[in-house]
Amino acid sequence: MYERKTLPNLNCGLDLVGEVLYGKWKMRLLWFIKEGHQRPSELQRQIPDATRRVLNIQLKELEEHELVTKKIYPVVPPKVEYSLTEFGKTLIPVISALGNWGDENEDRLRSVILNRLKSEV
Amino acid sequence: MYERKTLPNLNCGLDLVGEVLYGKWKMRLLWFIKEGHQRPSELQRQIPDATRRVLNIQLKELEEHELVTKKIYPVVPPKVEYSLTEFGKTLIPVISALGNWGDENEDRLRSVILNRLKSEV
DNA sequence: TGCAATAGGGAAAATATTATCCCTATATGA
DNA sequence: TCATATAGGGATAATATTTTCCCTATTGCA
Repeated sequence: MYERKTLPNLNCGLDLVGEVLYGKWKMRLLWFIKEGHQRPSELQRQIPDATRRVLNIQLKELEEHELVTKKIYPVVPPKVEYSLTEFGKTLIPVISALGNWGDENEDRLRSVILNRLKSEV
Repeated sequence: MYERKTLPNLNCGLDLVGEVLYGKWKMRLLWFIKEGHQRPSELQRQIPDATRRVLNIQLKELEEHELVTKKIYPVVPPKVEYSLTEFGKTLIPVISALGNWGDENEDRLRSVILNRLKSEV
Protein backbone atom coordinates (compact mmCIF):
# COMPACT_ATOMS: atom_id res chain seq x y z
CA MET A 1 0.00 0.00 0.00
CA TYR A 2 1.07 3.54 -0.62
CA GLU A 3 2.50 5.14 2.46
CA ARG A 4 2.26 8.86 3.08
CA LYS A 5 5.47 10.74 3.50
CA THR A 6 4.05 13.95 4.84
CA LEU A 7 1.45 14.47 7.50
CA PRO A 8 -1.80 16.14 6.49
CA ASN A 9 -2.77 19.52 7.88
CA LEU A 10 -5.61 19.28 10.31
CA ASN A 11 -5.87 22.86 11.44
CA CYS A 12 -9.33 23.89 10.41
CA GLY A 13 -12.64 22.50 9.31
CA LEU A 14 -11.69 22.73 5.66
CA ASP A 15 -8.54 20.72 6.22
CA LEU A 16 -10.53 18.00 7.94
CA VAL A 17 -13.19 17.83 5.25
CA GLY A 18 -10.51 17.73 2.61
CA GLU A 19 -8.89 14.77 4.28
CA VAL A 20 -12.02 12.65 3.97
CA LEU A 21 -13.51 13.97 0.73
CA TYR A 22 -10.41 14.60 -1.32
CA GLY A 23 -10.37 11.79 -3.81
CA LYS A 24 -11.55 11.93 -7.37
CA TRP A 25 -14.62 9.76 -6.88
CA LYS A 26 -15.45 9.95 -3.20
CA MET A 27 -18.29 12.40 -3.33
CA ARG A 28 -19.84 10.53 -6.22
CA LEU A 29 -19.54 7.27 -4.35
CA LEU A 30 -21.31 8.72 -1.32
CA TRP A 31 -23.94 10.16 -3.57
CA PHE A 32 -24.69 6.99 -5.43
CA ILE A 33 -24.71 4.92 -2.28
CA LYS A 34 -27.26 7.32 -0.88
CA GLU A 35 -29.27 6.85 -4.07
CA GLY A 36 -29.45 3.15 -3.39
CA HIS A 37 -26.64 1.85 -5.54
CA GLN A 38 -24.93 -0.12 -2.87
CA ARG A 39 -23.13 -2.96 -4.53
CA PRO A 40 -19.65 -2.41 -5.95
CA SER A 41 -20.71 -3.57 -9.40
CA GLU A 42 -23.60 -1.12 -9.45
CA LEU A 43 -21.37 1.70 -8.35
CA GLN A 44 -18.96 0.80 -11.08
CA ARG A 45 -21.76 1.00 -13.62
CA GLN A 46 -22.80 4.39 -12.32
CA ILE A 47 -19.26 5.68 -12.54
CA PRO A 48 -17.86 4.06 -15.66
CA ASP A 49 -14.99 6.55 -15.94
CA ALA A 50 -13.42 5.19 -12.79
CA THR A 51 -11.71 1.85 -12.70
CA ARG A 52 -12.89 -0.89 -10.41
CA ARG A 53 -9.59 -0.68 -8.62
CA VAL A 54 -9.76 2.94 -7.65
CA LEU A 55 -13.35 2.62 -6.52
CA ASN A 56 -12.33 -0.18 -4.20
CA ILE A 57 -9.53 1.89 -2.78
CA GLN A 58 -11.69 4.93 -2.23
CA LEU A 59 -14.54 2.89 -0.76
CA LYS A 60 -12.09 1.46 1.70
CA GLU A 61 -10.97 4.92 2.72
CA LEU A 62 -14.56 6.05 3.14
CA GLU A 63 -15.09 3.03 5.33
CA GLU A 64 -12.03 3.76 7.43
CA HIS A 65 -13.24 7.31 7.84
CA GLU A 66 -16.56 5.92 9.09
CA LEU A 67 -18.63 7.47 6.35
CA VAL A 68 -19.81 4.14 4.99
CA THR A 69 -20.13 0.61 6.30
CA LYS A 70 -19.50 -2.51 4.32
CA LYS A 71 -21.57 -5.61 4.67
CA ILE A 72 -20.25 -8.84 3.22
CA TYR A 73 -22.74 -11.62 2.55
CA PRO A 74 -21.19 -15.07 2.79
CA VAL A 75 -22.59 -16.26 -0.51
CA VAL A 76 -21.21 -17.31 -3.84
CA PRO A 77 -20.85 -15.42 -6.06
CA PRO A 78 -19.86 -12.82 -3.51
CA LYS A 79 -22.23 -10.09 -2.51
CA VAL A 80 -21.24 -6.87 -0.81
CA GLU A 81 -23.30 -3.86 0.12
CA TYR A 82 -22.19 -0.44 1.23
CA SER A 83 -24.39 1.90 3.24
CA LEU A 84 -23.94 5.38 4.59
CA THR A 85 -23.35 5.61 8.30
CA GLU A 86 -25.26 8.20 10.29
CA PHE A 87 -22.11 10.26 10.14
CA GLY A 88 -21.92 9.86 6.40
CA LYS A 89 -25.51 10.94 6.00
CA THR A 90 -24.74 14.29 7.55
CA LEU A 91 -22.45 14.96 4.61
CA ILE A 92 -25.16 14.58 2.01
CA PRO A 93 -26.52 18.13 2.27
CA VAL A 94 -23.03 19.47 1.81
CA ILE A 95 -22.40 17.37 -1.27
CA SER A 96 -25.79 18.45 -2.54
CA ALA A 97 -24.84 22.06 -2.12
CA LEU A 98 -21.70 21.51 -4.18
CA GLY A 99 -23.51 19.58 -6.88
CA ASN A 100 -26.28 22.11 -7.09
CA TRP A 101 -23.90 24.97 -7.48
CA GLY A 102 -22.25 23.04 -10.28
CA ASP A 103 -25.54 22.32 -11.96
CA GLU A 104 -26.77 25.88 -11.64
CA ASN A 105 -23.63 27.21 -13.23
CA GLU A 106 -23.11 24.41 -15.69
CA ASP A 107 -22.77 26.46 -18.87
CA ARG A 108 -20.44 29.01 -17.43
CA LEU A 109 -18.29 26.40 -15.75
CA ARG A 110 -18.00 24.31 -18.85
CA SER A 111 -17.00 27.38 -20.77
CA VAL A 112 -14.28 28.63 -18.41
CA ILE A 113 -12.89 25.15 -17.93
CA LEU A 114 -12.65 24.45 -21.63
CA ASN A 115 -11.19 27.87 -22.35
CA ARG A 116 -8.46 27.31 -19.88
CA LEU A 117 -7.65 23.94 -21.40
CA LYS A 118 -7.46 25.40 -24.87
CA SER A 119 -5.07 28.16 -23.87
CA GLU A 120 -2.91 25.54 -22.22
CA VAL A 121 -2.21 23.94 -25.56
CA MET B 1 3.86 24.59 -17.68
CA TYR B 2 2.41 21.21 -16.95
CA GLU B 3 0.20 19.96 -19.73
CA ARG B 4 -2.71 17.65 -19.10
CA LYS B 5 -2.70 14.33 -20.84
CA THR B 6 -6.26 13.32 -20.15
CA LEU B 7 -9.40 15.37 -20.50
CA PRO B 8 -11.42 16.03 -17.37
CA ASN B 9 -14.90 14.61 -16.94
CA LEU B 10 -17.52 17.28 -17.19
CA ASN B 11 -20.64 15.20 -16.96
CA CYS B 12 -22.38 16.47 -13.88
CA GLY B 13 -22.35 19.33 -11.44
CA LEU B 14 -19.91 17.57 -9.15
CA ASP B 15 -17.44 17.10 -11.98
CA LEU B 16 -17.62 20.78 -12.83
CA VAL B 17 -17.17 21.93 -9.25
CA GLY B 18 -14.29 19.56 -8.86
CA GLU B 19 -12.57 21.04 -11.84
CA VAL B 20 -12.48 24.52 -10.31
CA LEU B 21 -12.14 23.69 -6.62
CA TYR B 22 -9.89 20.67 -6.69
CA GLY B 23 -6.57 21.99 -5.57
CA LYS B 24 -5.13 21.73 -2.13
CA TRP B 25 -5.40 25.39 -1.26
CA LYS B 26 -8.11 26.78 -3.51
CA MET B 27 -10.98 26.85 -1.09
CA ARG B 28 -8.78 28.40 1.53
CA LEU B 29 -7.62 31.04 -0.92
CA LEU B 30 -11.18 31.95 -1.80
CA TRP B 31 -12.04 32.07 1.85
CA PHE B 32 -9.22 34.32 2.90
CA ILE B 33 -9.73 36.63 -0.04
CA LYS B 34 -13.32 36.95 1.04
CA GLU B 35 -12.09 37.75 4.54
CA GLY B 36 -10.16 40.66 3.16
CA HIS B 37 -6.70 39.19 2.81
CA GLN B 38 -6.18 40.18 -0.75
CA ARG B 39 -2.50 40.58 -1.30
CA PRO B 40 -0.36 37.56 -2.12
CA SER B 41 1.92 38.15 0.83
CA GLU B 42 -1.02 38.28 3.22
CA LEU B 43 -2.47 35.11 1.78
CA GLN B 44 0.88 33.45 2.21
CA ARG B 45 0.92 34.48 5.86
CA GLN B 46 -2.57 33.10 6.37
CA ILE B 47 -1.61 29.81 4.76
CA PRO B 48 1.94 29.22 5.89
CA ASP B 49 1.85 25.53 5.04
CA ALA B 50 1.63 26.28 1.36
CA THR B 51 4.57 27.55 -0.59
CA ARG B 52 4.46 30.87 -2.37
CA ARG B 53 4.81 29.04 -5.63
CA VAL B 54 1.79 26.84 -5.31
CA LEU B 55 -0.36 29.71 -4.12
CA ASN B 56 0.59 31.64 -7.23
CA ILE B 57 -0.28 28.72 -9.43
CA GLN B 58 -3.62 28.13 -7.79
CA LEU B 59 -4.49 31.82 -7.76
CA LYS B 60 -3.85 31.89 -11.45
CA GLU B 61 -6.19 28.98 -12.00
CA LEU B 62 -8.87 30.62 -9.89
CA GLU B 63 -8.44 33.70 -12.03
CA GLU B 64 -8.70 31.73 -15.26
CA HIS B 65 -11.84 30.13 -13.93
CA GLU B 66 -13.22 33.60 -13.28
CA LEU B 67 -13.62 33.13 -9.57
CA VAL B 68 -11.19 35.90 -8.69
CA THR B 69 -9.79 38.96 -10.41
CA LYS B 70 -6.29 40.23 -10.09
CA LYS B 71 -5.44 43.90 -9.93
CA ILE B 72 -1.86 44.93 -10.43
CA TYR B 73 -0.85 48.35 -9.17
CA PRO B 74 2.01 49.85 -11.17
CA VAL B 75 4.06 50.75 -8.13
CA VAL B 76 7.37 49.72 -6.68
CA PRO B 77 7.63 47.58 -4.71
CA PRO B 78 4.90 45.73 -6.56
CA LYS B 79 1.39 45.59 -5.21
CA VAL B 80 -1.23 43.11 -6.27
CA GLU B 81 -4.73 42.56 -4.98
CA TYR B 82 -7.09 39.71 -5.60
CA SER B 83 -10.86 40.01 -5.24
CA LEU B 84 -13.72 37.61 -5.61
CA THR B 85 -15.77 38.04 -8.74
CA GLU B 86 -19.54 37.98 -8.45
CA PHE B 87 -19.32 34.43 -9.67
CA GLY B 88 -16.75 33.59 -7.04
CA LYS B 89 -18.92 35.08 -4.33
CA THR B 90 -21.67 32.60 -5.10
CA LEU B 91 -19.30 29.85 -4.03
CA ILE B 92 -18.79 31.21 -0.55
CA PRO B 93 -21.92 29.64 0.99
CA VAL B 94 -20.86 26.29 -0.37
CA ILE B 95 -17.37 26.58 1.06
CA SER B 96 -18.95 27.68 4.32
CA ALA B 97 -21.10 24.60 4.37
CA LEU B 98 -18.05 22.41 3.96
CA GLY B 99 -16.04 24.26 6.56
CA ASN B 100 -18.88 24.24 9.04
CA TRP B 101 -19.39 20.53 8.66
CA GLY B 102 -15.70 20.09 9.32
CA ASP B 103 -15.79 22.33 12.37
CA GLU B 104 -18.90 20.70 13.79
CA ASN B 105 -17.32 17.27 13.50
CA GLU B 106 -13.82 18.28 14.32
CA ASP B 107 -13.11 15.78 17.07
CA ARG B 108 -14.52 12.80 15.29
CA LEU B 109 -12.79 13.69 12.03
CA ARG B 110 -9.45 14.19 13.70
CA SER B 111 -9.87 10.85 15.38
CA VAL B 112 -10.78 8.81 12.30
CA ILE B 113 -8.14 10.49 10.21
CA LEU B 114 -5.38 9.85 12.71
CA ASN B 115 -6.50 6.29 13.29
CA ARG B 116 -6.29 5.55 9.63
CA LEU B 117 -2.82 7.01 9.45
CA LYS B 118 -1.64 4.95 12.37
CA SER B 119 -2.88 1.70 10.91
CA GLU B 120 -1.14 2.59 7.67
CA VAL B 121 2.23 2.40 9.37
C1' DT C 1 26.65 48.36 1.43
C1' DG C 2 23.66 44.69 2.55
C1' DC C 3 19.22 42.96 3.84
C1' DA C 4 14.12 42.77 3.92
C1' DA C 5 9.76 43.33 1.59
C1' DT C 6 7.26 43.23 -2.56
C1' DA C 7 5.62 39.82 -6.70
C1' DG C 8 6.58 36.11 -9.64
C1' DG C 9 8.49 32.40 -12.79
C1' DG C 10 11.53 28.24 -14.70
C1' DA C 11 13.29 23.71 -13.94
C1' DA C 12 13.51 19.68 -11.69
C1' DA C 13 12.65 16.72 -7.73
C1' DA C 14 9.51 14.70 -4.59
C1' DT C 15 5.17 13.12 -3.48
C1' DA C 16 0.56 11.57 -4.34
C1' DT C 17 -3.02 9.70 -6.92
C1' DT C 18 -5.10 7.02 -10.44
C1' DA C 19 -4.89 3.65 -14.23
C1' DT C 20 -3.46 -0.65 -16.32
C1' DC C 21 -2.67 -5.37 -16.27
C1' DC C 22 -2.94 -9.70 -14.45
C1' DC C 23 -4.08 -12.86 -10.83
C1' DT C 24 -7.57 -15.73 -7.33
C1' DA C 25 -12.37 -18.09 -6.60
C1' DT C 26 -17.13 -20.18 -7.45
C1' DA C 27 -21.78 -20.78 -9.27
C1' DT C 28 -24.77 -20.32 -13.20
C1' DG C 29 -26.20 -20.71 -17.79
C1' DA C 30 -25.26 -21.36 -22.90
C1' DT D 1 -16.48 -26.83 -21.57
C1' DC D 2 -16.28 -21.95 -21.68
C1' DA D 3 -17.80 -17.36 -20.85
C1' DT D 4 -20.02 -14.31 -17.41
C1' DA D 5 -21.04 -12.36 -13.06
C1' DT D 6 -19.59 -11.61 -8.51
C1' DA D 7 -15.62 -9.14 -5.37
C1' DG D 8 -11.01 -7.94 -4.70
C1' DG D 9 -5.78 -7.45 -4.45
C1' DG D 10 -0.57 -7.01 -5.95
C1' DA D 11 2.73 -4.77 -8.81
C1' DT D 12 3.90 -1.40 -11.75
C1' DA D 13 3.14 2.39 -15.00
C1' DA D 14 1.27 6.73 -16.00
C1' DT D 15 -0.34 10.99 -14.68
C1' DA D 16 -0.94 14.88 -11.69
C1' DT D 17 0.19 17.86 -8.07
C1' DT D 18 3.12 20.12 -4.89
C1' DT D 19 7.67 21.34 -3.16
C1' DT D 20 12.29 22.87 -3.49
C1' DC D 21 15.74 25.69 -5.24
C1' DC D 22 17.27 29.43 -7.65
C1' DC D 23 16.65 33.39 -10.50
C1' DT D 24 14.80 38.68 -11.81
C1' DA D 25 13.76 43.71 -10.03
C1' DT D 26 13.25 48.02 -7.06
C1' DT D 27 12.72 50.79 -2.87
C1' DG D 28 13.61 51.83 1.77
C1' DC D 29 15.97 51.27 5.95
C1' DA D 30 19.84 50.23 9.20
